[in-house]
Amino acid sequence: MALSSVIPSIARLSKAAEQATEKPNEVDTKSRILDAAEELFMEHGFEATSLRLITTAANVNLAAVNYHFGSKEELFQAVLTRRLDPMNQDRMALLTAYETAGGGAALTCEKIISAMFIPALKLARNHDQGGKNFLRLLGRAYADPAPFIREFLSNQYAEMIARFRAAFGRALPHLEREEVSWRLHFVMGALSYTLAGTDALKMIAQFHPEEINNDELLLKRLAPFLAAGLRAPVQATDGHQWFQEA
Amino acid sequence: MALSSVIPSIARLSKAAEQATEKPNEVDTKSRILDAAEELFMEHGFEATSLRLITTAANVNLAAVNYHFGSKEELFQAVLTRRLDPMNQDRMALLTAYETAGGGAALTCEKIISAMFIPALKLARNHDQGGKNFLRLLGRAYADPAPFIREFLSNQYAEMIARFRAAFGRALPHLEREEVSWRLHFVMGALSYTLAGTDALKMIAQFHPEEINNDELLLKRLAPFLAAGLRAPVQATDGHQWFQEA
DNA sequence: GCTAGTTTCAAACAAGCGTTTGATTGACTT
DNA sequence: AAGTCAATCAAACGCTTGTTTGAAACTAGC
Repeated sequence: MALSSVIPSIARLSKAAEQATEKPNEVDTKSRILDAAEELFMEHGFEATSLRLITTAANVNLAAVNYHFGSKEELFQAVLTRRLDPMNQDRMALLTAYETAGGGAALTCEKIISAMFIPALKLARNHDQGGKNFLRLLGRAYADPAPFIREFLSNQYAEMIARFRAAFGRALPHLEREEVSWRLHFVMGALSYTLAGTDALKMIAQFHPEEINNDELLLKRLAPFLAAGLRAPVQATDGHQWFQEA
Repeated sequence: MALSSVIPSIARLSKAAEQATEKPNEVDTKSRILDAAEELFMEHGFEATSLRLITTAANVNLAAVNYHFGSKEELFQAVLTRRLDPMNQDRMALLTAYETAGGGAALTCEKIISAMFIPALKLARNHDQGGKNFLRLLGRAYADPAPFIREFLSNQYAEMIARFRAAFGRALPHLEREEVSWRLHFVMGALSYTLAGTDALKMIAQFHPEEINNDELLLKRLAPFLAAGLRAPVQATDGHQWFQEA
């Protein structure tokens, strides 16, 4: 399956030029596949979602996936790229905007966190139906050890992570670089777990069944928690201070 | 597949009595299956791991899984239960020990966190080879939306979560119950993401390639972060204070 | 209105899946 | 020594998987 993906059909190559003339009035096959795949991948995961399930839901022929995307793996990457790429672009643009607005002064942790999360929220809200589904799909992909997924995400995130690590480093000058990396890692963990898990949605439904626009509510809980964690005093390097007695 | 699982073979039922007379000198078929399944489920996930792969790695017959466990799903649950049940038991016992040692006084957040994490670390260290693999498997299971996994984990964790939520509530009396639930949720998120992801291992290898016993290092980074987050001041309920401008 | 090229389609492909079967083994009881 | 029963085994079951094929349908350009 991996071999065929690097040898796309001749039709696919010559079709690329034609692709520029889109027809926005009617949703084309490629988009219908992406929409259906996004929802089903989110619901069942990559392995458990069959192409027959996707193509049936999208009302397209089974062969359309391999024709338009080359393989199931490439379809999965296309599903992620479609929304992930603009989101990370937004994140970096927002961070830059904050930095220039501040006139060179170091940003607060809350400000940096908001630059990470606001584009994610915008994504979750704007798109008619795929939004929050996509974030859950993304959270799942984080935890997936499949090599092609990890490599893809690593490439997709590298630039953004580097930018935000530098920003956090400037906001927390008393922390060494390694500590900053760790705390950024924990931030990403709490975020992806919260966005991916079904538990967060259940909790919202439990406490605020009337809330529709619950993403802000979620962020309002999460941001102070993370900002306080980022500003925590560092632990001494050598002593087993508080978890020694088991 | 789900039907056959509730109708185990007659052999399996009558075998239960015989099971008491174990043979610890040689690893039996059931344990070999569990060990191989744990490692392969961790590496490829539930769906992508075939029974043929497991039974080949365990050097047992293909039919042995269905004979001893009933189905692939029941095998997965058995893999989780084998280590998860004792770990959660340990967590609650440790929390009780801390509480009685403190003589009724409210515990600190660090103390409660340590009661959650020390059993996890013990699990990662003690078992010869399966330890850290299992924690990664567990982290994956957290993010899996498969109903049988979510239901299983929910039941497995319900008692422990309730105990720790109560403990955190006592440690943070100024927080309302809902806020405590959220922050416990974030704590679990950062933990499971850190334990499950390959990134944490990569970071340890990058900064401390000589470290073998790297679990303490990880906890020493994570615990101050989480404790500070738990103690963070609450956000005002109504105002969009810091993330309004996008 | 024919032709060239893109897209769709039904059908089939080989391979792998979880599970079941029925025979065989081997250790124990009576 | 015969009988019992848990355990193992090779083989097959029916089914689904991702992918490929070649013809049909469609959409332009000349």
